[in-house]
Amino acid sequence: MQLKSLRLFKAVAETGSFMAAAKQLHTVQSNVTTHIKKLEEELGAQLVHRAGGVRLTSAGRALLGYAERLLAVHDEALALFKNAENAAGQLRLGSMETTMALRLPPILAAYHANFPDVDMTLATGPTASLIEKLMAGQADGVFVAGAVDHHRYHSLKVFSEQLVLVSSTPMTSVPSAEELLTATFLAFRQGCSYRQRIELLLASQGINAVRVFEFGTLDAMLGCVAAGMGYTVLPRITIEAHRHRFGIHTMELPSAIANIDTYFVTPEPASWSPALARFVDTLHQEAGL
Amino acid sequence: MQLKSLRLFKAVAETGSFMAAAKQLHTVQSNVTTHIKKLEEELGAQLVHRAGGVRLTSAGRALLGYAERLLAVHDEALALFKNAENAAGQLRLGSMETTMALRLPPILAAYHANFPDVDMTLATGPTASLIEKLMAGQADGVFVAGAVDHHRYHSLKVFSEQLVLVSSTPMTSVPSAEELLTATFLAFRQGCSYRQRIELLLASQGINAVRVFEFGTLDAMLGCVAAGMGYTVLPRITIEAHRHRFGIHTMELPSAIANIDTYFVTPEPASWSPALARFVDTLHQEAGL
DNA sequence: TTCTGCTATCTCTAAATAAGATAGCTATTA
DNA sequence: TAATAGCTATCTTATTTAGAGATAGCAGAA
Repeated sequence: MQLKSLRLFKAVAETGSFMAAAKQLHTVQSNVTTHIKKLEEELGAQLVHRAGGVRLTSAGRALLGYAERLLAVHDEALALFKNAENAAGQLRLGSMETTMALRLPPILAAYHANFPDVDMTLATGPTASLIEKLMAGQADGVFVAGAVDHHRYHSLKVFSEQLVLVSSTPMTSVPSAEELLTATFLAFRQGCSYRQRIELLLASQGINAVRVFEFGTLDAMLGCVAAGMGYTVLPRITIEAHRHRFGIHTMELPSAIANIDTYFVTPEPASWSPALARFVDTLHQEAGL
Repeated sequence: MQLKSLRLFKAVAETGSFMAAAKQLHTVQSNVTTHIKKLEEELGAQLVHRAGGVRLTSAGRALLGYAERLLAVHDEALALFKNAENAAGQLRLGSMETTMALRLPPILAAYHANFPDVDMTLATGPTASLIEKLMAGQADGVFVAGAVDHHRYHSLKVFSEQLVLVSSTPMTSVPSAEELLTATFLAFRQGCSYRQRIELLLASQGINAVRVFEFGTLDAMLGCVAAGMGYTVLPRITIEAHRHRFGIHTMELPSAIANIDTYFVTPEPASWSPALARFVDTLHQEAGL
């Protein structure tokens, strides 16, 4: 059974004529006859009475319902892929905690407002595990620190963060090696790229081992920093947003260590679902790319 | 877009391999490649990642939902026509009042019990208007008096009725012409074949004009006969069923006038919907044909 | 690197499809 | 009853498409 045949059949049912159906679908009458005949053979039942204007038989009326359902679903699927304003289905995103907290809310809100038919899920985690998720096909796109250099993946730079050193007391310069050696550092759990920058900062001072406390959430971490538990390293914009809630102070870091870019990484654009393609559109608009 | 392609695509999604999908659907791998490729071209998106075992892209996952819906509806339609135990959809019947009252209830009940997915509608009316309904395509099958002799219609003899003369007083023979001439006859509205038999009876006695009251329902008519309003002519079995409720008496009529057959008339069997075909099956069983 | 298992591509053959021409059927009208 | 107008069925031909096999190419594993 072919969708083409069902389309012709529906046209016959609606117009009551093989010729009109042929005209409507830009073909010739003999083809309509052939398609209908084939359907009839396949189903083992006569679908139309051919006397004095075509009328559906009871078998034809039984088929018509199914034909209409099939064609409606078919058209819906085509429209989804063809119309650049459509999006539906599922969209599974992943993001670093900090990006999620600070950058994504307006973007997700705008996307949801435009495409309410998309079921979105968002997982947060460190860069390494997000990339893993992406490669395992468990996420459609992830916000991570740094690009993925692989010809099957596509990295779009979306945000540039400047990392700063955060402490509970004011600083006039980056603390000395002696100071850092005895200090405690607070960081996200293993795999977070910001944590790697902490280690880079310490290495630049000749320090290889240091006490690091791991946290799962931004609030917990900042709260502990404010309480004087130790230092941390976070994007300036994140700190600006939370400074009023915590008694914390910042110090700029050398740009080699401070500058870190957030990328939206996906498989090749050719494989994007309409929902994902529209999300990238939204990213361009909302992030001003 | 072809259903065949979607079926292959679904198999690819499930097996994770073009070769396995080909085997599952009894074809060769190169055909799978071709079909998937065609789908991808048609939708303008890559549907599967081809590296290290096939995995769906986000576009592929978006399509899969539609593919499954389409194939499910398709299979449902095929099953309806192929499995002789299935029936669904609509069934529009027509019947004479007397047949409906007396013969159909057990048949309709049995049919509904076996095929609850069929939406049945039953219109009652005189033979002539039922035949009209059937020919206009407004009914799928009708119970009428007498066969329809037309090569596009199919008449199945289902019941044989013996008509009797009904009166409020006992009779020892068919009333004389003088008696009938002054009598009133009660009959269904114009077009009912039983009424034609009344006229035939009177004509056999040389009477051409007679007073006839028209009724729409059996109960009203029998009630009036019992009240001594006049005569009527009805199937013996109908009378037997109602005799206990009314004070009425019957007299046999000459067989040329008395015997009348009820037929189930439909379009050609080849055009029967599954619902109609199953109804005819039920008729055979329940009416003991 | 080499091997293994899979997919893409190419080619040939068979089958299906589209379109046109024509015959045949149905209901209408004179 | 016969002629007519408007359809649909059938037949034919050219073109397209699908199926199957052989082979090349690619990616991941050892």
